[in-house]
Amino acid sequence: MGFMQRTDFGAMRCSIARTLDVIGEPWSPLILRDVYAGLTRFEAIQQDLGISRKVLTERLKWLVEQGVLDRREYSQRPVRCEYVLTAKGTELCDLLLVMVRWGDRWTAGEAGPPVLYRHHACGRISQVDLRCATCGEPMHATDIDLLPGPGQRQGNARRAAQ
Amino acid sequence: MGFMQRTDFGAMRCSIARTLDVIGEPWSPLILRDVYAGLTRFEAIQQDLGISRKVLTERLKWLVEQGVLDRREYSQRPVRCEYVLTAKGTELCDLLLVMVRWGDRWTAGEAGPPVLYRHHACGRISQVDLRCATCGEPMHATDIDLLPGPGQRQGNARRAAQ
DNA sequence: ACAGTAGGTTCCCTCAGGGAACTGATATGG
DNA sequence: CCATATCAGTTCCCTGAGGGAACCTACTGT
Repeated sequence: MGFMQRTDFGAMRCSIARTLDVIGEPWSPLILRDVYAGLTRFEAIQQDLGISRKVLTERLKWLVEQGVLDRREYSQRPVRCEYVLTAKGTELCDLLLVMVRWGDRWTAGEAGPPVLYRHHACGRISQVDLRCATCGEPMHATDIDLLPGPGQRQGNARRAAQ
Repeated sequence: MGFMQRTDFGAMRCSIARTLDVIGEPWSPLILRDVYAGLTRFEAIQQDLGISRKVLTERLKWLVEQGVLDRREYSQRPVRCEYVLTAKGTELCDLLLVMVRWGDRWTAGEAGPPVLYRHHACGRISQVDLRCATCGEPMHATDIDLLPGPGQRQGNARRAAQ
């Protein structure tokens, strides 16, 4: 890939676009969720999501290529494999936690959140909160200024493939 | 929509899937980024992203329907409008910050991050950090247990449309 | 020998994205 | 007064990605 619906997000000079290039295609975040939740085998994921087998094959291959998942044979004779998170993939799960936070807040409605998260450190049901890695105070989109960084040349948001 | 490539993520009993239903389609996060960064008009976004005008029209309509963006006429005669973030949309930008964090770390390479973020509270260049909303300690995918919540019936990950 | 399971692959069909041209309302310049 | 420019879309055709079902290849268990 490196494509995602024809336009190559991976080539853009933007960390959001490049993250989307890895995980932004349809189904990919849900596959990551499943693997994180312990559904590590092809059949298990396919049945859980109801995803087309063809698309699941493509997504798994791409995620492995990108170093997000690791494909491990847990049995030769017969050959059987499972997919596990790499460090890169585990860190990507932070994204899922933030999606959960927003989804719980804005889309769960009356019924409440479908899944609860218990934090090991304190043992309480909780959610993630975004804080500044430097000062520890809350850090949201409205609390920051954007400045050009080193990995930037000509213009900002721009710069697609070729 | 409520569709995203045929399968209806919005109907799933999962906050990740429901968040994806709102913002998961190709281009949507980049449109959100542009609006957040101050590119609020159709022409500006279209030229910045190089997105098809047809698709941009569809995405903007959907994001407005979902209450993420607000469409405002900043001029009658001639009719001209701009798109601004609602509270719901502003909170979605948290997701972008986490994408930036991951993208900077894993995809920026030698060149370094294309954009830097200065936190108002401390004035330093920084990034977001995920912490437990209850105890304040770091909270990542490996630091939590998943439990069934109230908005859950029969099975977990499962439950697509119909 | 037969059924079952895991992990795919192949096929066809439909529908979404890309790209370019076109529209309609207004403003601006000569 | 006419030509050109701007903004915000809309319409068109073409390609290619997703859905769904059937098929395939190893093996295992009975």
